[in-house]
Amino acid sequence: MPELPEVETTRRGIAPYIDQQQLTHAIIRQARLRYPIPVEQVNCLIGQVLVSVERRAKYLLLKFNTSTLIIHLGMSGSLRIVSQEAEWRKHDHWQLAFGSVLLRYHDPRRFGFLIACDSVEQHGLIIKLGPEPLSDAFSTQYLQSKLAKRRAPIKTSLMNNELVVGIGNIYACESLFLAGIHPLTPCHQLTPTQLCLLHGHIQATLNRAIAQGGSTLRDFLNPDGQPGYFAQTLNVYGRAQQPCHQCGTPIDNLRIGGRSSYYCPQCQPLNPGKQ
DNA sequence: CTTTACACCTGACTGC
DNA sequence: TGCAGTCAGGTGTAAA
Repeated sequence: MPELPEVETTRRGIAPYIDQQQLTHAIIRQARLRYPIPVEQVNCLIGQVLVSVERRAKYLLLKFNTSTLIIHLGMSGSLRIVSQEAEWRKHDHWQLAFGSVLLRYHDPRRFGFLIACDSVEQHGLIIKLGPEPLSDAFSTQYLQSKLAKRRAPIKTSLMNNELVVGIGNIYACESLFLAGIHPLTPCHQLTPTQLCLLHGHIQATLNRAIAQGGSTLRDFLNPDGQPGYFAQTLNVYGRAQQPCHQCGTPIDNLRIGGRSSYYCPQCQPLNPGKQ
């Protein structure tokens, strides 16, 4: 489920409730997520004040003085702020209490995780990550230099975290549609004009999605229990056989790198003009 | 080095 | 109504 906009929506939703608050209690009901929850290390943080709620790529970082909790939502994870009376639901796996404010994690598929580490920047999951797509480091020039020698399909590269982080299947498909680029186009064949367009549409798409509270497919709710509204804006994702909003051609569906990839065969031609 | 296949896990949906 | 098969927003690891 969650790509960068959903994680950022989550961060903004929970931060006002827990930032600068003291962690008072932790409950781990199911420690067996993608990685086992280090229960001891989590309990060690009880009594400490949460210093900041940050996001890096699709990871949420809860920073305390001595260590940081890294949270990943996997495919189906979500965080909510709940009250003391809230019943535990099926697939609610853990909860952090900040006084009477409870941060509760729900994840049917259990692909997410909660781990602790002393220096986040050095952590194996974080250290190899590429730039944030909404930062200055992610420029058209950066894209150009990184893609010039690659032969992999552009869509695969957009979803490669070492190149740029936070872009998952939905936003890769949507950005490529807006830029008029076929998802199978080999990276090195992209023209400077196409790269510039793509760069702009990646940022615009992510910004728009964040502004609308992320996408809601299936059961994504932001921490206040509200759905995201970006799904209503999707041009191609999940729209196989349906008419393209721009030209009416039925949207097609390909498998690229094991992921289904939606695109408009008319608006996103392969090898336009050949070269 | 790149590319693929698989692994983790549950639930929703399709077709017989 | 049931059952088997397929698919799903992620990503680290192993194999080819």
